[in-house]
Amino acid sequence: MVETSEDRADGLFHALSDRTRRDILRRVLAGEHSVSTLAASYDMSFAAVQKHVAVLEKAGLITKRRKGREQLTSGDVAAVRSVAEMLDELETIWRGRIDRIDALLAHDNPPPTENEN
Amino acid sequence: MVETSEDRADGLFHALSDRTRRDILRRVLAGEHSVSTLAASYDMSFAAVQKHVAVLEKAGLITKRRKGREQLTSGDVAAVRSVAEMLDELETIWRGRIDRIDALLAHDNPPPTENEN
DNA sequence: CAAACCTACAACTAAATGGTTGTATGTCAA
DNA sequence: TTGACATACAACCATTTAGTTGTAGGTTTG
Repeated sequence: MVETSEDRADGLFHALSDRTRRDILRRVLAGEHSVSTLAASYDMSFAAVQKHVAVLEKAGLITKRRKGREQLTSGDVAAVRSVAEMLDELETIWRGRIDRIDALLAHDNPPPTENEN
Repeated sequence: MVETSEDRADGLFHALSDRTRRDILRRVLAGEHSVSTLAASYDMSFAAVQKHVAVLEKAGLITKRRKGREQLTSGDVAAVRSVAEMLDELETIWRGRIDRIDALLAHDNPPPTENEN
């Protein structure tokens, strides 16, 4: 099972698409928290929070380390940055389009519509 | 129905969590495309692609303008940037944590573990 | 006008998601 | 050692999602 970059992107964006998970991520980026501590903050069962933590971990957005009976979770800022890079790529694509439009406008002859083939 | 900023984030990240939608977004950031043109690129029904376009539009990542019988779709880079800003916020939270740790390390007395209350 | 084309949307299905409760296992503390 | 705590996971349920086919309306073109 090779995990492609698209697979990784699926997991990352999906993990971020739930507000509870985004909130958990904020907390564990600010500092380590046990799963219980996190669970206490939300109006849902411990198991539900634990599943959210698992989704974040599988996506690579958080890591866990054992400390006695607790599992301390910590946000991984590198993963957050990798998502930001994907968005940068999108912006780069867009900039290419603008450059192409500018090039056309700079020219003398009547600019064709950008989609003509 | 007030749409909160969390609602918006849900929609944005969810829209980005599907690889077909990310691919559509790349294309329409590079230039306008009709829904049909887009649909021709994927191995799924027109209706499926049309639904993906609808999800992207609802999230605010793309806009449509009518041109005759076609609906030309275009990527909205501002929405992409707004997602990047959310990630920046996360990184800012993380940086605060690092600063706090540094402050502790700079001090003389034995630094307590960061989670002690 | 008629036929072809582009889009939208309804209705349906299978699979994934987000929640629940219950159970099992490991660790700490009295 | 016993009991309480922390975690993991299975089984289940309701809802959402991503796909399908089919239908219908607006636009262009012959």
